[in-house]
Amino acid sequence: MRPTSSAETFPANTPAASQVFTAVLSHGPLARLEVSRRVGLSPAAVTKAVRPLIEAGYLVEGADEEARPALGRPANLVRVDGGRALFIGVKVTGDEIIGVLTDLCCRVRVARHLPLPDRDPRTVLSGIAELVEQLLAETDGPAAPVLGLGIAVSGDVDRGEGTVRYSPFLEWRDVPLAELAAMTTGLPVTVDNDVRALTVAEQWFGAGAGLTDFAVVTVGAGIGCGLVVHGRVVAGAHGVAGEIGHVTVDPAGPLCHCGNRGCVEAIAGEAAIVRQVHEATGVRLTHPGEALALAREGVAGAREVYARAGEAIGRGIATVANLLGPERVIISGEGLAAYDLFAEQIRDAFVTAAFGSAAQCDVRTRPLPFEEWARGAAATAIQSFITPDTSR
Amino acid sequence: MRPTSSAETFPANTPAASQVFTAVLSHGPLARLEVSRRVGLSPAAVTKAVRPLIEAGYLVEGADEEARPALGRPANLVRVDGGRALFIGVKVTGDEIIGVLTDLCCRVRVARHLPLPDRDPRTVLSGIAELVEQLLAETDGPAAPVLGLGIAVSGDVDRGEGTVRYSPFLEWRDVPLAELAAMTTGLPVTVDNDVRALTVAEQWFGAGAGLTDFAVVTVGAGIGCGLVVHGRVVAGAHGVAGEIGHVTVDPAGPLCHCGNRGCVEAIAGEAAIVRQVHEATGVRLTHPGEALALAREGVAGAREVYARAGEAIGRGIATVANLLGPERVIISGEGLAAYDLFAEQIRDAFVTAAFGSAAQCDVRTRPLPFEEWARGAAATAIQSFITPDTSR
DNA sequence: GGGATTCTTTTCCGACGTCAATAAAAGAAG
DNA sequence: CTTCTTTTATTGACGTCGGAAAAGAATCCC
Repeated sequence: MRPTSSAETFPANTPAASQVFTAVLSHGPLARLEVSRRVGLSPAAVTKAVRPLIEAGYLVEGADEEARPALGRPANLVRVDGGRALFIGVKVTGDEIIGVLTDLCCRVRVARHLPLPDRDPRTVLSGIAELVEQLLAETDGPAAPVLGLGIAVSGDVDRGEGTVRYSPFLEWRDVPLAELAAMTTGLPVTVDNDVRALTVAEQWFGAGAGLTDFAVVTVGAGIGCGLVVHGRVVAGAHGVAGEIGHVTVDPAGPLCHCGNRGCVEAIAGEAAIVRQVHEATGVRLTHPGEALALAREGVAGAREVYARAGEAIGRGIATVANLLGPERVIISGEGLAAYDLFAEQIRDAFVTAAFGSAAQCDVRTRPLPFEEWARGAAATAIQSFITPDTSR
Repeated sequence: MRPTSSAETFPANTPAASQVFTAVLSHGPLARLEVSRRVGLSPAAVTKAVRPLIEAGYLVEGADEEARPALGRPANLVRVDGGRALFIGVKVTGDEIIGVLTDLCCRVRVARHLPLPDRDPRTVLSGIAELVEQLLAETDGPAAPVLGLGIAVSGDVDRGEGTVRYSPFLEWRDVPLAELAAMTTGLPVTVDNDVRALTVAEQWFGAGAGLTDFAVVTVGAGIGCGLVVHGRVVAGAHGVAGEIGHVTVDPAGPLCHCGNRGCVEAIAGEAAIVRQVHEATGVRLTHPGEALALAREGVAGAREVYARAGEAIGRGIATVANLLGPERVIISGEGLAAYDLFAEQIRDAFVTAAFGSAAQCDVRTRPLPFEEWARGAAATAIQSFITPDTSR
């Protein structure tokens, strides 16, 4: 399967180079002096760090439009040449694999689906290989090589080892996915938890850029949460972290599949909403979209279900804010399709349950295209390429 | 007030020196090679970092008892000379100031109380000055100078600035406490939130030594929580963090002073327990200890109050574990006096509400002598002395 | 064409940490 | 008793990285 030869690596593996590059990556075209201010290096150090990056083609000088300052020598802006390198991100779900081809700036170029007949690791692996093959065919040529493959899987994933320790959804245990995928594709592979991958994408390329403490809350089939504290994504000592979906918001609430009562997910998860709408309206629902349709039509029982879901999510976010005091919480996920139905309740519940100035936390939403999860996987690959270690 | 002259500083302000010293401080006598393994430096670097520290007297060679390995050259253990320097820690509560004199290893030598007639910053400041004066009098002489003063205050404290931004308990706003105390005492002053200070003490000298991710939960008048993530104490973007006391565990629960319902603190805080025991038994209680006494006597209503309190605390801890996945949770605080009355409930509620392997988190208790809060303050002073910046 | 101002680069230098070699301190083996 | 093995500690050469200061560059304003 395609020799893929070289294994091109990032020049200058010094922390300073990574910092400088990351700053330029996250904050668009920047003057060297501005970079120096941001990362706390001397201007001279920035000049020296930038040079090899320009020589290698990762950075280029000159921006499209330079907003001239009134005084002094105009800045010589530096930006990342997105087209210099490509990455592939893959998200494995229960019934399909989604893959994207992105550039170095994590902009999606091509997105592809592949249905998944079963969840056997071999099946998934060959599916990934096929998807990667398809995406590689979309490449421009050797000028923009594909430098990494990121794979996002739900569950307990050890990114350092590149193994899936336990994924209830896929029914996997201790699958050395990175190693296997590297063998079949010949690419450097990064494997991470799906929510953390999405969080990395937000941290580097999204609404978390420049923040050291924020949270990403995903609303969909499950309710997940990625946390960035002290500038680093929280992984958890035992493979569990960010389980906002299983924060209890009502000990008398509905039973959750985790065995507990009144988890956020048992109230606001997709399955829970469908079940509750059915109970409230008596309508038989065969598809999640139908619950949403009922609420949109104004059926009171359905609307109330969404309202309660919003309240649960708002409380969950308040819990995160009370414990960690993030600067921002970014709500995302497929569930945002129903955002208008519970936006108010999320906000109200958050403000009520947030303690003191935790309520100042900036809670915002971010629409999530279907390929966003795969893009998160690509972001982890880009991160691995630039900074070999997991740390900042 | 006592010139205090010199302002002795830590030699070698390089990160490596701090890391080496901290490792020796937290993990008793260590061989240089062992230090090198722990902090990831080369043996040569450790040798070079240790030398100036020995010359300055902070480290000494040779331990009391060296467990000889069977083979090879025996290690030349290095440990901190606790007596080389002293620190003062002060905790300001509503009605008194507690001060301790500790050595460099944060071992308490002397502890003193001082009643506080009112909460005016001037009164508190002169109280601190008096307490510091008393503790300075216990000093051995110039061989063991007092090198720092740590002050712990509840509320929103900016450690970097050394200001109390807002303390509801003291009714303070924007008091530049570090600056003021430095002027009156002539010592380098560190000001921090009380729970965070306690957490620093655990991180460096207690059950959190060597861990990068853990939590300290304090049970007492309030329910607080200090979090260490990625090896650093979480401060929160808006001055709020670790507010486990205001995590909602029962939306139908009793009203909390924060305006919300069913907070952990509204169920398990001291005032809440007293109120609930009164409601359950009808006995008029004039002192918190009486509630405990009733429960100890086996009065069913009182016991149930404690049981519910334990359940609330256990749920709160589970929430922390679900979100952050700490390696360990350390329960401490005056409320532990009643630990036998709710230990089981804490454990049960934790195990039930913890999601998946989050239940593997090591939850343990740690008795907390009354001067422990002040010791935490001293720990922050020691930390500031060794590492000028707040980071690791 | 001078300042004035701001951004960038150059040059020098010191600090720090690794590498590789060496020394040191034991017990084990013969 | 000598030599080998094993482990720990130290030394000094070397390279790298980042900072300080000064010079250079590019623009606007006067």
